[in-house]
Amino acid sequence: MENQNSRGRKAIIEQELLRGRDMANQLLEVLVAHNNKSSNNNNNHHHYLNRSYDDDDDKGLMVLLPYAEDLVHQVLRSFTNSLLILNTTTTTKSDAIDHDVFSDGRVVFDSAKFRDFSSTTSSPSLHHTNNNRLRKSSVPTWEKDSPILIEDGHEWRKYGQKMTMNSKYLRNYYRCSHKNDQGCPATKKVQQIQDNPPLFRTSYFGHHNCKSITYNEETILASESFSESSMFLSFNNNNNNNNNNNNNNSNVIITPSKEHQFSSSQAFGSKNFISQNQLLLSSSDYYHPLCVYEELGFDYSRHHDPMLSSTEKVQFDNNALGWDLLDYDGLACYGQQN
DNA sequence: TACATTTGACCTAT
DNA sequence: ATAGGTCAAATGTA
Repeated sequence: MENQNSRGRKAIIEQELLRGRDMANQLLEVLVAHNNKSSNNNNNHHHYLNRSYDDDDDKGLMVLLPYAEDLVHQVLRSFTNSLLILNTTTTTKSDAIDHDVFSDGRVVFDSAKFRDFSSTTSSPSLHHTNNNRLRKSSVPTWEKDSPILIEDGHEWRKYGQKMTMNSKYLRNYYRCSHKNDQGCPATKKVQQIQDNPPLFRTSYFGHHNCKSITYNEETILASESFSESSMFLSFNNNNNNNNNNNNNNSNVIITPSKEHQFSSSQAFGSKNFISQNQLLLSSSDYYHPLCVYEELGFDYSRHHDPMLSSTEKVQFDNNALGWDLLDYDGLACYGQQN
């Protein structure tokens, strides 16, 4: 039991730190993306509140600052939680071992899930009904809010959507694509929770026990020690993606899955993207490729009619922002105006 | 044709 | 009783 607690604690801390690293890399990406954008567009100065601004700088910052601030908070929370767990004395009971970190910062310890947490063969958040149907518990393994849908490196298959009582947005249900071939129990649900600025909440249930994550032609074997927050890279053979017409020097290309394409169209209308400049490779495995939106005048701040089917087109107004963060279902895309 | 998504029905926790 | 999670047949897409 001692050993199990130790492993569980290590796993929790690891997950927390990985999450923190994930957030730090997202923050870095946001800052680098903005920096690149600023350096590429320094001709559109205007005046606002008696100050001279660059259009893209100004509007881009207005969008990104709250996101960047949130990321900083999440990094800090990651450290705080890790320290909290480290400083939690292991008792004979397994209380305070497992925990959930919610988007509002609450840390909820849940001893009931501890055993499963270190297990690779079952999910702590799934159980069978008498009808042998799988049904997840109402408490997510973890969840996060983001103004864009963050790619989590796993392949997902959508299996349902619902309108819920307290939201005007559709809730989408996904299960791991490896549910059938590897029995992976992980699921997630994604729902937009606010508009202006848009905010999406992704709740993860259970843990992946699948081994492969595919980007492009490559299959990367995932270490079991990585949690949902882990990302894995695919290094292609320098063949640019068929959508990629940029002269970037990237060596990392990501092809969105059907789910990604769908989610993009669902959240923002059926549009085509081209990827650009894919990557920030640090010592970490984390990334979010940058994309350039093919069409002009896309307004990120608009949202689709929640009642529209995902395949229906959504009309967007001419954009209010100089450049836009778009969703490529988790691949952070930056809409660019020519 | 194979595989992914859509969507209404079904099931169950509350 | 009902809100929400899942199933599975129908449909879409490459």
